[in-house]
Amino acid sequence: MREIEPSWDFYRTFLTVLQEGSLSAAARELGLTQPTIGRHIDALEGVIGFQLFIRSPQGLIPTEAATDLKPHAEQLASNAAALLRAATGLGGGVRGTVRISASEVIGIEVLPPLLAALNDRYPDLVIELSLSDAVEDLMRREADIAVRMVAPEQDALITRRIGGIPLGLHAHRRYLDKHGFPDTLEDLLHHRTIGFDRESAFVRAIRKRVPLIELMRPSFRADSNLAQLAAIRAGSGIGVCQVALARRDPDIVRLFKTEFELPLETFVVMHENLKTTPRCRATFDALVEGLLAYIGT
Amino acid sequence: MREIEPSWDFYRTFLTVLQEGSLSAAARELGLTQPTIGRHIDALEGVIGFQLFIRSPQGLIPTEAATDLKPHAEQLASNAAALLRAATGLGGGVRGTVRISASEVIGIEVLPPLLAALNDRYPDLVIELSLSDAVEDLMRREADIAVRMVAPEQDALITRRIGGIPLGLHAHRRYLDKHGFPDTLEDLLHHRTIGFDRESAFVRAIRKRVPLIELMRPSFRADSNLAQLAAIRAGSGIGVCQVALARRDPDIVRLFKTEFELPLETFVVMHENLKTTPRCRATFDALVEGLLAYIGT
DNA sequence: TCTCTCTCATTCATTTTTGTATATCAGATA
DNA sequence: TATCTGATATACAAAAATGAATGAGAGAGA
Repeated sequence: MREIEPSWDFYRTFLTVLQEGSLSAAARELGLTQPTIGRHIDALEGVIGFQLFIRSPQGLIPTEAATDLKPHAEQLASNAAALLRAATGLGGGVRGTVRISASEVIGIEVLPPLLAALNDRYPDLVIELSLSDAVEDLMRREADIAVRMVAPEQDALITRRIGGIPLGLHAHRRYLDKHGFPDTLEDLLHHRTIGFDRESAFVRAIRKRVPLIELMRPSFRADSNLAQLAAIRAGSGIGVCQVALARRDPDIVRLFKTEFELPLETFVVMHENLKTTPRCRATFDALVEGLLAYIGT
Repeated sequence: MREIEPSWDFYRTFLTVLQEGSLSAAARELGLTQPTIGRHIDALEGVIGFQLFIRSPQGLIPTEAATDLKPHAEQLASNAAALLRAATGLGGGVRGTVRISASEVIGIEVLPPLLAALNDRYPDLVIELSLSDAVEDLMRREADIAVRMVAPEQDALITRRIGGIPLGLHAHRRYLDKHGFPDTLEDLLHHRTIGFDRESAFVRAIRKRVPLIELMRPSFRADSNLAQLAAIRAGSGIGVCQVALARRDPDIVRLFKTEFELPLETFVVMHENLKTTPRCRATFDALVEGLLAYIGT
């Protein structure tokens, strides 16, 4: 007895409906029509024997079954996208699409010039940049190359250690003019500081290094390092950011240069299977080279 | 501009052709016909702009492009299978299919009674057992649950340490009657021994523990632990196997009980997403319980 | 050499899938 | 209340994919 396997296209339709919330919206997204999408869902429900959505005049409400299957469908979509990227880059030469995952700060402040230079050099190279502080999983093919702040553990990944990007305490001159210069680290307790919203591995690392941080009550909180950087630039208070970025603005002052410096270990990581792919290889090398130069400054 | 994405079914067809080696064979496998399969491949080649196969009267010979894309397609198939497994097990209760990955020895000698009992208890549970000494990747959804001899490193996996399965040196009485009893470990150098064909992490671990092994020239080599066990049972010589398995046969004698004992660390591992799925939960618990009992004997 | 069997390619009828048009329902807004 | 906009469901026609049949080439074996 052979089970009849549903068309893989049904999975794509299913995921799109889940993402868009209605048959009509999914139809627009996929370039199909609403009746077709409806039939796909009907067929899929028929095969798996469960209702996936509750139809309503407002759209389709996913059942528990649908939410259970969602992560699988998402991974399927990631893989399909990765396959297509691999396909477009076939045939020698640096061409096709490469998808890079990086943190927001790195992606916004550091990578753009590097990637622009890369694009100048290889006009047929298309770069997708996925910014998130959540660690995107290279194993799941959500990206081809990642810039990471933690050493990856999987063996199937090839990793190049860049080194520590130095972080320092900074404030805008405008803030310091108004609130004074902290003379000692303890003075920070009476200053406006910029901190994290939630606990994270990165925050714990800072805490461990500088226990004083524990006592500080930040007057501005944001999980986004980018928002923190913006807050420093706007003169909201004293915060932690990359030394090299702060130096770009002559009005930003580094505080406690000797007492506080935290190196942020950085790695460029790529899936092993991609190392022979010209576009990935070129991008990987450019990122390594560019980030090394950035650290050197 | 929106790229036209090929049907995901084309990927399935592509992979099947790659696996089967011909359009006709793939058609039989998929329950379609040869012209259909041919059209799928034509369409896929059209979209990606590369020839995937060289047609010949003997079948289709994959081009480099095709072999480059193969791992992606395989992963896609794994994911689709995982989604389908998840779908069949929906709706509460222990039902549906669960896929277990284990080493050959564990899968053949240890798990069957456990799984039989599990199946007795849950008649609607279907178990797939994938035996390989290569570590199947749970992240790639090639299996739902794995019995492993190395601690996994990914955070997304939930792991239960079972403990060390004791390994010992054994020989069949028939062999010992013929070749005599080794009095010291050094005597092993003059005995027929059973060893590994290739180097592996496991072999290196043994070497480190018992450097003498280094000097031994096995007269029977096999990578398969199962084959080694069979060789011991057949009286081919002295080899390493699980103490508990050897004890089952009263004619197998354990040698150097005090001088040689190697605990084989064992873990049961499952993807975190599956922990709330009844069928996976029940299977996981049964494996943990059963293996703990096995170790206890 | 002939035949048998495997393969892929092509043609045409059939089946299936899809799209168009329309009906219906629910909510927001004038 | 009337209307407009979003949604799903359904009927029927159009388009597309599929299957059946056939042709042709390449080996294997008698």
